[in-house]
Amino acid sequence: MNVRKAAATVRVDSQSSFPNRLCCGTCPAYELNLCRIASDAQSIDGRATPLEVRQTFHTVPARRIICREQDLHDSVPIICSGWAASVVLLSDASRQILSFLLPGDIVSTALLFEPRPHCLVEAITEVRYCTYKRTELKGILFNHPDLFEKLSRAWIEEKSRADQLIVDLGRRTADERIARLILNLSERLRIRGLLQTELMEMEFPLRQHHIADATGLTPVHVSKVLSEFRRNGLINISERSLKILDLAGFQRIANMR
Amino acid sequence: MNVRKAAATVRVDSQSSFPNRLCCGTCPAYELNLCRIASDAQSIDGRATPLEVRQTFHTVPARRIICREQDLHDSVPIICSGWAASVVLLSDASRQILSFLLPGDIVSTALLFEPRPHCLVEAITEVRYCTYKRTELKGILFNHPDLFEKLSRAWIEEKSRADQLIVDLGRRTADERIARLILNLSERLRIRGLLQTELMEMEFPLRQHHIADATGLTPVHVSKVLSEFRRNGLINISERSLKILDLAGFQRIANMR
DNA sequence: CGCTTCATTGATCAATCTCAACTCGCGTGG
DNA sequence: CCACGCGAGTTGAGATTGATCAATGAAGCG
Repeated sequence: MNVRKAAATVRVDSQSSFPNRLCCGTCPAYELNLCRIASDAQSIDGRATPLEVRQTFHTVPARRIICREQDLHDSVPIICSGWAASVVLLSDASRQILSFLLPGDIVSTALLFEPRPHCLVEAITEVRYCTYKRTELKGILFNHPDLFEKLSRAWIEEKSRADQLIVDLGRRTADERIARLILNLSERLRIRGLLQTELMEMEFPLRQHHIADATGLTPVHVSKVLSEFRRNGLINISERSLKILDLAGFQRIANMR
Repeated sequence: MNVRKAAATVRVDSQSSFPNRLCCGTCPAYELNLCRIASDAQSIDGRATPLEVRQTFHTVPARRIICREQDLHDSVPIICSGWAASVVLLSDASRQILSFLLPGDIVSTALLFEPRPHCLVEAITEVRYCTYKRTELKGILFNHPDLFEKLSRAWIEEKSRADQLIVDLGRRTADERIARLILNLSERLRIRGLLQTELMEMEFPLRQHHIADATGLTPVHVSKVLSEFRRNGLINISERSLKILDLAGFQRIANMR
């Protein structure tokens, strides 16, 4: 694992590994990007001294595990670039993906309060991420209620995505689940500036088995549904890239019920 | 709706509507019961003046809605007695229950930060609950880091139950889902002192359609699975009461995989 | 070149749903 | 007191969705 340590004042934006496009929306990246934490903090207490926050940057190749469920972590990772997944393994080797992590996402807000992640986090593409010492990050959040407010929004979004997935898995068909997954991802990417909105086209590194693990289906069935979507001119996947050809039609499938 | 207002100092235990048995475990009731908040708070700052916290008590009959998803709420409800459910309605009138709420549960930790619940909360039995002004409750939590720590544990538990449900709905059979639901409920009741541990017997007000809505199945299929459980001598349900007859066997079904 | 991973497709199977009929207990109103 | 309707649960038959199994091909890679 490639690790660079940097005990940087968070003011130094050039040390931040977030691409600029991440600093422009309402995504968790923006909310908790430590560059922001520094400047916000200053606007609160009016002092000029920048906060010292240790950041550590990591790069892992695709398929590598970022954190294990049984390990203890004294740091909180935030994805800088690439895609990852939180996944639960069952004893018969079947898997359930709880969520996909995109650039800017906190791996899990729970890690701010508890050293043990309750699921595995695995890189899908090559992933760069940045970790902060839990104690330091917590300290900052605690001293700055409005930052804390932002964290709580990230928390609420995390929970509400989980609730949404419960509904999808409990009450929707394979077609609906897959269409909704794709639309949710495209929306999250759009907010991050990672969707070509005119073309409705995005980088799409997921394998069909990832989609299967996320939607509670088998890879075989995912293949059949995607073929059907393609045949009906709804989407097009090629070269690790996905384009939504008929947005209205696709939404109709996703929102059914 | 029956409403009693009480601007009480939280020291006055007799005004608390929590039955004593709730104040003895590791359940959220204990963690956030405002009697505890008062005494803990004092042990922190060493002052003798009790905190003023407004509590409002409510009683609603079975089937009544406690809060609607579209409404705004400036208060945070905690269940005092009875069972409730958070449920999501779909446009074809099918329903998904996200979680059952038992005595002592905060209806949703998200309500501490956001006035809009993102799901419906519905009483299953007659429910007594108690609401606190969000701003007051937040203020207290913020000034007392160790109380805040307790809240964060309630958060983490809420999220981890949601994640567990995702895995159940995504990767487990009807038998497993139902068995796990019952075992989870029995464990939560045990912690609250609401399970007769020798007999493995508990009050069980759920209708089969509640079980269906929580497990993503149809009431018809739930009936068949429960009949099968009964036929195999695993459990017994009668008179709104459930007894686990063969705990080991039942756990074997639930933990499969 | 040969291995592995990924995706596709068809045939068959199994879990669960849908529909329908029926029972039981309960409350209500005549 | 009885008839009635209603909600809850049971049971069976048949339909449907998605899983399983198996064969095949294409792409990537040492």
